[in-house]
Amino acid sequence: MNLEKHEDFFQMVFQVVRLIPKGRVTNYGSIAKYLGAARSSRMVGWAMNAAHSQKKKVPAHRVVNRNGELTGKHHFASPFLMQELLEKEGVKVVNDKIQNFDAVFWDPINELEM
DNA sequence: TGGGTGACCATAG
DNA sequence: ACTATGGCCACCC
Repeated sequence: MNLEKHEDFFQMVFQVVRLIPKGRVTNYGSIAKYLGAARSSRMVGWAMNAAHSQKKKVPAHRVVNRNGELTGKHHFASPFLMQELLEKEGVKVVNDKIQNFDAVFWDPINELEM
């Protein structure tokens, strides 16, 4: 079968992101690791770049980097949209960084059955 | 074939 | 807090 590998990967990433509870966040590396780490966390970010064009909405604002920084904010319709969406869910963001990151962090490896 | 880039990560200093 | 380095892997010249 000549399946488009990256499209499968995209869908897997999107599915995990959709499972992130409201008010919680995760990071790129954890998603990559949960999916088997065959592809690095860079590929997760690459997948997120295509998230906006999905028919089913993907809460991309709930995915940040390992430091809880909103490194992807410039890829949203507005650079402030990511922070606004997070704060609307009760996540505090100061200077592009999530506050109390440990408390809101959601790791698919721990929260989902494997 | 090879270099540059990227919504990343880990380690070192 | 910062930079530098190596790994990662797909994409685009």
